[in-house]
Amino acid sequence: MCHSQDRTPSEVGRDLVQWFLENQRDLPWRRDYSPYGVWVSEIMLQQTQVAAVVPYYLRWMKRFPDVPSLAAATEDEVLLYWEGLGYYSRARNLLKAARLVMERFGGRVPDTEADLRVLPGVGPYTASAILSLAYNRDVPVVDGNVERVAARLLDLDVSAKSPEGRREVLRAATQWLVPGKARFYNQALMELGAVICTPAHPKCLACPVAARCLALRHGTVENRPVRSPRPRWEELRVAIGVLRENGKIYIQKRPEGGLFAGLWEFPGGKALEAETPRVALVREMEEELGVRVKIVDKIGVVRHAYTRFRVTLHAYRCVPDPPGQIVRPRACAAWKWVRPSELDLFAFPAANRRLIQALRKAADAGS
DNA sequence: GAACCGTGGGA
DNA sequence: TTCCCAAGGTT
Repeated sequence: MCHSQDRTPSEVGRDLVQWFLENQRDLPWRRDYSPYGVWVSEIMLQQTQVAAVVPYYLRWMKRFPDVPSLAAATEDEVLLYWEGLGYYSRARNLLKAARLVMERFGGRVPDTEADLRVLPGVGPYTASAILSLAYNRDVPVVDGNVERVAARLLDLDVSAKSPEGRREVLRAATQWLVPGKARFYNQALMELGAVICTPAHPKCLACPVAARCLALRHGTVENRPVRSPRPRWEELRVAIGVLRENGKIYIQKRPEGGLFAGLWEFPGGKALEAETPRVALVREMEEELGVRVKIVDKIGVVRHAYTRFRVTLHAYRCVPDPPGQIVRPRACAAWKWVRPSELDLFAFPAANRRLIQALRKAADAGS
């Protein structure tokens, strides 16, 4: 049942290509399919929806229009342009890869699987996407959309992530591929998944290949692809401090590797069980900075959801007490005292950025 | 193989 | 509010 008996594979591909050419969304990276533009868009689109990417892509291409301009940039500026998109290692890897392309490939984005895979941040999907979308090579791509579309067309009764499921999806995507049209075929499969064959409430009435969809025929569309149970989130309380002295605010840079690597943040940390956020903040400032602080007032509470955590961020204004203490930060890549207006020059995690907005709003209202 | 790495939008 | 998860890669 999970092995398709469909012996008219190219018809699926041709129908998809025709549907795509008539119905595709007008997206900036579909303008000229330049290898660099395709590359940047594919990195931005990893685990990220089209609507979120478009404004970032336009701003990025204006500032870093080609490989040399990106390679010459600093990591801090690159992260600033990525701020808010998430998964920040993508930006750091893109910069490293651009420099590698300059050194090893003379500034030209590679056009072979092996060379592409040398670039940090380019895995199996992205390499195939660049080969097919930019160079129109006859290679299939398998992303979340393709997995879902294929799982439904085939009525796949095992997880698309399982070894068997992967094989079936890749086999189908390869079989349906229209030779010479990989650029449009691959995008058609993904576009269909994004617009028609959506995870919930798929629009089967508008689907160009509904007639060949085994899941639709069997009434199993809502159960395809088969999902594996997802792990639970962890609830976290975090205290965060905007430490101010002589009109400047203390910020620190996150170390290489791990969460928010290379981004700047306000100091603070997790509140222990049965510890109030205020007590936690005073403790963390002592531990992290070696500074005794006095809390002036509470700025507010920010709720934020990460993939594995739900965080309630308690933010406080505070000052060194007594004044004039020497700051000795531990476990951060760098630190700085900056004027409030300079906060826009550094990349912060989204929750920190929201805190900065709240700070500005309060300052405007106060004066 | 499994854990880790963000965010915002929609239902 | 709460839950889902989207054009994946790295370790």
